[in-house]
Amino acid sequence: MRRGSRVVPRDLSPVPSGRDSLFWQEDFMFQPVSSRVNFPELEQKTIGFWQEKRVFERSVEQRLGGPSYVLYDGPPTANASPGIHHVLARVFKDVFPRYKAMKGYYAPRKAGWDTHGLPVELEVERELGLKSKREIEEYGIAEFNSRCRKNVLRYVKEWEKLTDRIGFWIDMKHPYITFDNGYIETCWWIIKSLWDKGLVYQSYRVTPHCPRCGTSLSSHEVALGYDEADDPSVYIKFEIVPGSVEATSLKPFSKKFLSKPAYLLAWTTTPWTLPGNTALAVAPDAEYSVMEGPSDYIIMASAIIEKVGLEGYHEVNRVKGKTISGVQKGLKYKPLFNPHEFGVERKRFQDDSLALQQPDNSLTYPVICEDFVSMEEGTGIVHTAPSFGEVDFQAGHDNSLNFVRDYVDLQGVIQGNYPFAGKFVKDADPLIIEDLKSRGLLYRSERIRHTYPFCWRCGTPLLYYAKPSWYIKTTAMKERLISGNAEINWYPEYIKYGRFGDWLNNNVDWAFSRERYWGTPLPVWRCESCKHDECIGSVKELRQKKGVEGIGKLSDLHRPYVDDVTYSCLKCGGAMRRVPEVIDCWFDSGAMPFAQWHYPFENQQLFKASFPADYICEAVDQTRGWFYSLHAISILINEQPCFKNVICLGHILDSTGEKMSKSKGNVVRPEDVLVKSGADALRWYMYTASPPGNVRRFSKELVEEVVRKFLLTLWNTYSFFVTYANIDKFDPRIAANVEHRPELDRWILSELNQLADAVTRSLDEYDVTTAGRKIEEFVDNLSNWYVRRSRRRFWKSENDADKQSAYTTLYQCLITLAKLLAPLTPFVAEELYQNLVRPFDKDAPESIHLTDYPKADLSQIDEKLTADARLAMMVCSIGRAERAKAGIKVRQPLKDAKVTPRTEAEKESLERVKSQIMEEINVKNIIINAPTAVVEVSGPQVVVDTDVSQGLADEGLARELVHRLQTLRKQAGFEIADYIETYYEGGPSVQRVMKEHADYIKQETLSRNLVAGKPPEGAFSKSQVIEGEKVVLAVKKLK
RNA sequence: GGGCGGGUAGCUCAGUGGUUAGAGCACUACUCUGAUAAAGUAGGGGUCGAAGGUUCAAAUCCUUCUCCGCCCA
Repeated sequence: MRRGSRVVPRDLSPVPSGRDSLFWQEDFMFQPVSSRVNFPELEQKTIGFWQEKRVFERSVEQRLGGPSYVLYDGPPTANASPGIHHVLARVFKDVFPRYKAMKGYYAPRKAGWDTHGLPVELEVERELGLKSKREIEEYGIAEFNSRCRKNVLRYVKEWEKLTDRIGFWIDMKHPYITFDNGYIETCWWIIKSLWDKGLVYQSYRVTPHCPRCGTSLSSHEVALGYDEADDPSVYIKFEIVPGSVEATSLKPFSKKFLSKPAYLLAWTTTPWTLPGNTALAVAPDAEYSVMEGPSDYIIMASAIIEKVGLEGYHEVNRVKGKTISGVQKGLKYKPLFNPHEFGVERKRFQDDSLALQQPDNSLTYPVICEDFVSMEEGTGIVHTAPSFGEVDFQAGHDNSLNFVRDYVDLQGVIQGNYPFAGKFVKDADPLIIEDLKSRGLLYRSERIRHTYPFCWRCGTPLLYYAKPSWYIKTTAMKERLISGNAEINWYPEYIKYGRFGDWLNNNVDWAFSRERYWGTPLPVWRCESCKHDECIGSVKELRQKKGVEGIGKLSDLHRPYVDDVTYSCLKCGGAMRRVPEVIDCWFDSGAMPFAQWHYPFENQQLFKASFPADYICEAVDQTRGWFYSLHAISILINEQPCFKNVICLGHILDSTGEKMSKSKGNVVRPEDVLVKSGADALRWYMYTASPPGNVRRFSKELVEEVVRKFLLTLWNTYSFFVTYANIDKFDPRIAANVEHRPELDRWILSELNQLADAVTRSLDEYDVTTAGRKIEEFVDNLSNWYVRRSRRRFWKSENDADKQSAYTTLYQCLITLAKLLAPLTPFVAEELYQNLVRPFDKDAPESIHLTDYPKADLSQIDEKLTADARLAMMVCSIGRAERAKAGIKVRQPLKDAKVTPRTEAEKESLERVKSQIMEEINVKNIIINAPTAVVEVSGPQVVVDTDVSQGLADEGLARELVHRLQTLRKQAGFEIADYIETYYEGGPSVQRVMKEHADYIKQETLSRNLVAGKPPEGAFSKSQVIEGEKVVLAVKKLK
């Protein structure tokens, strides 16, 4: 041994009584721990333990009375197996409540299921082979919905299994389910509350509509059907009413426009929408040119005149868009088709509805100013038809425009008495172009190839079409929506004023009705005679209505049963019948803070105690989904945000950066990862691989790396500790005094407390990635410096204070580490705790998850120790490199190394860590030179004495022989503490060293004797070559 | 088409104006090791997505473009 102290042979026979009072003397052991471990198997056992002992429930219950910590579970839909992205969300939902629970918070977590909505209906349609709403109604809504109900929970068992398997603790036994009557009733209550505040109204909404299937499509369905289309591309002239220029910057032209007509030039690819045109939009800050031609003036955006051509025209003026626009003071133009001439109704936006207008033969339409006007294509003047475009509709709403829709019916056929009436819209296009041409209003007509949405079911081009829809007037609370957002912590932060903030700033009223079947029925009843509307806020209210019928047997609030409930109109006595719509399923999930408790009908206290949530977490695509619906409903009902902190997760891609999809076959099944690597590894990967908001590439190999790099390193440190603690009968109840511990121990304890501090801070800031990475670093230091440097302290035979200190220190590190890890890797943390803590302390909580989270002891943190250790590692690293350069292996002891520190502080530091360096780089002495300021930047200069004397060479050989013998012992399968007899045959140097260094070799290899000559029968023997010399070594176990 | 995010070694990621751009994995060679499936040393591997600009100095700040993802159209 090279530390000066000679070690007496270990005596590992039964512990003599009174041997050392510091060590446990009763018949006690830790459960032996193999360095080989099967994490998945271990985890399965732990799950059983938690269930049997109700650990989750107790971890919640035991904190009753503490400050509360609330998670809202964004409900998944259980109509398919959970994927790896669900695991991501679920482990992030898990980690912070676990942490807070250990910090003393009362943190009940209620799971939820999202059950309504179009995807569920589509799945059932597919199964039944139904192709349209008409076919669903023929099939029967009752049966259809009953299938939806069954379908949507088909995979619940699988979800529950996975949830247990990954250690996601949430109450799945009492989940909220959005199709429950109670849940629906709360939705009704919310809608009624909004109704009473005047925040619910019926208007129109532009939706993609399939004229063949006769149904609206969701954005998801629309996305399925984009394709190349060949369409008209026409430039149309709209004639300016000369009198309207007076109030604009074109006033100087008022006379000229009388002599020669002036036109606004606009562009469209859907000529059939032109009869629905009621405005032209310009960009406020763009410049528009007045171009004079031989027989007329044309106005369009200056920037794109060249693109359009306009041969024969020259510019006579240039004005800003905002100086010619505005409903009151802007330019006006004549309609291409005055609806009254063609027997079509004209309506107009008034407040939030559309009011029928009287015929007007001198109708004019305005030029308006809109931000959406692009200079990329067209003319910079945008044809606006509020009935056939979403932004057009919004513009119509904002500017109180006219609304002309009914010349196209839901089958896409032109009505009225237009020359092109009776045609399907797409077939009408050429006729409309011809008509305009004949009237001199067509500037140019071309064709264009572009992407256009088609029905994914039947391939028919979709029409954007304004249909009646119910709205929630979120814009009435827009300011509070925005200010409420300011109170929320977003992770990552950029979502707050980016995607989410922008969405709120551009808030439009929420069109929340759907003309579908499987959803929460809109609780509005309308009088068949006088059209009086009423909103119903509870089942009881409905029951108490005068003349109510059809409610007696109402055990299901869904369609079609609820549609049968009628009552008498308060106003006229007519029949009140429910309107046909159901509501957007985003409303359902957004209502969960209230509806999960059937508030306000029940659980008023529970609701109050759990509002608002401290934390929610979903993927980034929920920004305009659940995050918004939660926020909107909460602000509208309670005027305050319902979540304080939110993590927005990035999406998971496959290992090549492709989106995972079933059709590509690149989906990684969670089960496969869990079986191979286990839940802790998967969780660890999710937490530490990249920040949660990032897109991440995923492969099971990356999780396997986690096992190797992190979990096994941790496990082996644990296994090392248990192995030697058992040999020494270490009793953790006797704590060593920290101040008197060696520098190395104080160093790792300093690191440990720094770690506890850093981890706590990070988790408080919802940064589990940094927390995990810090733990990883610590485990690396613990294993590859602390334990490596302390091995001999555990191995030596005397049970002195130094050994005691080493055990106590490592023990302390392990149990603190386990607790720090508990919220992240709950399984392995539990395993460490059960073996290291429970057997010694009958009063210790039954599970690590019932303990308190470690608090850092800042007094144990000493930056100087950190610096010392860093320096020691650096010097060793340089020293090893120097040895390698000289071609002398580390096993060969050398006389000394000369180290030149860079500063006085480094010199002092070196004095303290000298012995560690000597051992590590195997030199007999460290000579510390005076500090030299310059030298290398990478570290102190280290020069090793490469002169190997005969004595040193012999020592090196002795060490080589020990190494070979140890390897033999291991290969022979002996226990660490087994005593052996050693046999050897070899040349003169081996003979000499075996004699001269006999004591050392015997101690290290637990050999009773070193015997020259042939090994006896039964000895484990191997022939070796050492430094070119043939040597036979053999070991034999002694009884 | 618009908004947001990302693009750094073969892979996964650090690095927000300052030495020669890093770590881990993977690869090659050597070494250490009776806790380790580990560890160490050395090596190969980078036009930091591209171009332009600001600056004494740019992966980092600005502009434009490009590719990927998400949301919206």
